[in-house]
Amino acid sequence: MPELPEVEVVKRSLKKKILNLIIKKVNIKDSNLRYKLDIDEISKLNGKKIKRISRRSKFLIFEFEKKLFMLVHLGMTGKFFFFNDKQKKYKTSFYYKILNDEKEQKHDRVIFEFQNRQKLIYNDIRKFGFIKLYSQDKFLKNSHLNNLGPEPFDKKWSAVYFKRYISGRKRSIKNILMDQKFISGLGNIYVNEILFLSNIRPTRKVAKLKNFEIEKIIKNTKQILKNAIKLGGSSIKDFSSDTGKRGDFQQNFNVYGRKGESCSNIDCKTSILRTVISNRATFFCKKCQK
DNA sequence: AGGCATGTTACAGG
DNA sequence: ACCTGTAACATGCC
Repeated sequence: MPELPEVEVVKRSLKKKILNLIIKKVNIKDSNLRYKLDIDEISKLNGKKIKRISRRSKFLIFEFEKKLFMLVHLGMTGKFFFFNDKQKKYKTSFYYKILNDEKEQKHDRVIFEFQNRQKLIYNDIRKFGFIKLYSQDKFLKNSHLNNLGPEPFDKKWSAVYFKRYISGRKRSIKNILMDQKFISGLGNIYVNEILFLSNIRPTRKVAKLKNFEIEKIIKNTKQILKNAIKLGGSSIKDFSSDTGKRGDFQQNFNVYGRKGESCSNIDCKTSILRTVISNRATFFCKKCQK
């Protein structure tokens, strides 16, 4: 589910709700996330205040007092629920699937209780997500963040960087845009969308890209992500108490999931094709994407 | 019943 | 050592 824009919106929501709150205790309902959670390790959070919340690529970084860091990745289905002091539940407005409360609760994995009786729950159906704790020196050396390519909004994400990186490589443009070492934060959905807007077929080899196409990809990357954050930001702003519907900022895709539907470009009625690249569903218009 | 799912990474082979 | 592609992880839905 979550690519960079969704994680950014979750980060903003979390900041509004839990910054400066102090952990009372952490209740692990299921320690078998992507990496095994250690109860002694995580109880180091007890009594500590959350000083900062930030994002790098699709990772969330919580900084606690005493230079304790918590790194969270949502995997495919990770999400947070916030409960206020009257135990009213707030959700972020995008979900993998809408479940009833009972089914949903089954996937609550970790419960962070705060001293003011508020709560934060980490819920994850497929358990591809993880929560890891680090001291400051270990955090600075951790392999998750140290091997990431530039953020899409960073100046480093430029045509010069792009051309240098692809030189001598034989991969397809879709494959390389999915590679977090090349550009961090993109996932399958947004890569499909970026290539559609750039009129480039996902199978195209990077060596065959023209300069203007490289520029177009960079520009569209920034624009699509920015727009997605804006839509997410305006539809959530906060954790919403909305119980049912999916976040609408993940609804309006041009190609993703639209196999067999007609191309959304004006005057093009061509049927969207689906294929597989790098083990991932790939959608494109064979007329508009060359 | 079998295939599919928005992510990451360990591993194999070149 | 580098480069690339594949499959596995856990769970639920269609």
